[in-house]
Amino acid sequence: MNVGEVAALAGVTVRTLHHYDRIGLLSPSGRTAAGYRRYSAADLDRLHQVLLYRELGFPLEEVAALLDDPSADPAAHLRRQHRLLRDRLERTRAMVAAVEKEMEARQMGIALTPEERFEVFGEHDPERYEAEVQERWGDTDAYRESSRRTAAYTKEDWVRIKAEGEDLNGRMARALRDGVAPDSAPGMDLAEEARQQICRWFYDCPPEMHAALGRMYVEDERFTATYEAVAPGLAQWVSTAVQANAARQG
Amino acid sequence: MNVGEVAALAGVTVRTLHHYDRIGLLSPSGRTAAGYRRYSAADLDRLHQVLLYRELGFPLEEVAALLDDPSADPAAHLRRQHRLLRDRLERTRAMVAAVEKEMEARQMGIALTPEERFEVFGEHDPERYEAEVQERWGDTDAYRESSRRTAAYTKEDWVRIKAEGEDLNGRMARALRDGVAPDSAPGMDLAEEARQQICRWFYDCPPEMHAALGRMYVEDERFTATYEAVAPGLAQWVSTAVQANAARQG
DNA sequence: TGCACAGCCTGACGTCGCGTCAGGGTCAAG
DNA sequence: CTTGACCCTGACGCGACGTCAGGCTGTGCA
Repeated sequence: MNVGEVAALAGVTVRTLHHYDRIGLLSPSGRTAAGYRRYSAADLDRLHQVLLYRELGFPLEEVAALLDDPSADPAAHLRRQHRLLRDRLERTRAMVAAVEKEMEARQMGIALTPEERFEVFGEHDPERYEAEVQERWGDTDAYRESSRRTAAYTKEDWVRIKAEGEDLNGRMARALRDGVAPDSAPGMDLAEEARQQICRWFYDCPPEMHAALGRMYVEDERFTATYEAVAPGLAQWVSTAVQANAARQG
Repeated sequence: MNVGEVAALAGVTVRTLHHYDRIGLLSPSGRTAAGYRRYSAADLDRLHQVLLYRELGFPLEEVAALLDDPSADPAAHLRRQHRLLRDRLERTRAMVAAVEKEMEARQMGIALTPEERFEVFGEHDPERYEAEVQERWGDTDAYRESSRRTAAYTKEDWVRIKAEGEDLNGRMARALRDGVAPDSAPGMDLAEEARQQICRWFYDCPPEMHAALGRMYVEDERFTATYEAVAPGLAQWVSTAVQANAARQG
């Protein structure tokens, strides 16, 4: 196929294809005697991948790196794209909810606090986050199971999940404040509750996997930040509780 | 608030706020004696709108035009944003589905045709669409009246409106399922009920305007999608019923 | 057989939305 | 009264193309 045809098919401009050729992201596999670019089926394949990653916000240079990585097979790309798209779905849902919330508030004459209104913009670390998590968890059974199950959840489900999680976090924060030791029985019970929430909503999470997660709560700054935002010291407390609970059960 | 605080709150950089100031998109309402930018609550409001529109892919210049349009009240912006976000949600869902389709095909060893694979990129004309709808309905008396009335509704009102609408939709879906012809008396009665709901809650909707709306139910894919989600074929059924009812009354 | 006209080529410059210094003033805490 | 965090205004850079300019190619049809 010629550039024009490919461009029409893929919904991009000829200039874009020229650009991708020049930067080495997608060079057509052949040229005619007159120098016309000729795209093969494999080239279209690659273009498809490029456009998906581009849509997801990856810079082109990174797209090239991803696609040229010989250790990543096509299926891995599809999985990654699937996950990223689902994240985006969720984020968009959150924004829809935020706008609805604001419409209601406005109708009732209430003003939202600035924090409420901007919270949806808070963080979205679009790709760095992803790449890491993917590398660590993308190929586990747990991850696949989680993807499968969460794909079917409705908005109400997510609201419930979030509420349950926040409830538990609140009770943990209270325990921490009240001086409950994380490796005491009540502390471990809370950890066990957390594990069962994961099992119920996401994937089968045996105690030793939960212990690994627990370590991550203090090693990974993003998880740490999440818990510290609820209450200072909570990340360490939860991490200890989760590991103690795993030890108790193991 | 100072730039840094605003930036942290909204999840943007200070440089971005400088930029928005320079291009006149968002100039803080005040400065300190030393020249520090000071942002008011109203400025935050505007920033919020800016970020939403930006997220939706509008060029900044257009965002400025939208927000500076004196004939567009805040509620109108929220409605527009809500609709755009829902469009995006649907588009993302379509992409997720496309990726899943490809994963399945791959697992079964089937290759998809290039057309199938690129169809999701076909068109998405993010803003042109909008401009059209706005031009068609944004300046009518009906639209203004509706804006005026709905602005005063409480949350309870909205709950009732939604319930009433869903009740009617349900009865229409049942009629369709039971083989009731849309242009029969019972079909037209349901259409008439729909018209009166509009009159009661939103704006005076005479039969011929309702007929125009009815045509839109099948011409405008967004309306179509709404009705088809209730029951397949319902969009066409309602459209016919509404127009038959208008003819009966005219 | 010639030619009009759509389609392709390669530079090269422009644009948008910021990122990233450079060079310098401001302000609260110790 | 100094230190360090925060603010200011240029000014240049960059990614991902858009948009000409100037010229070659390929084909339908008169």
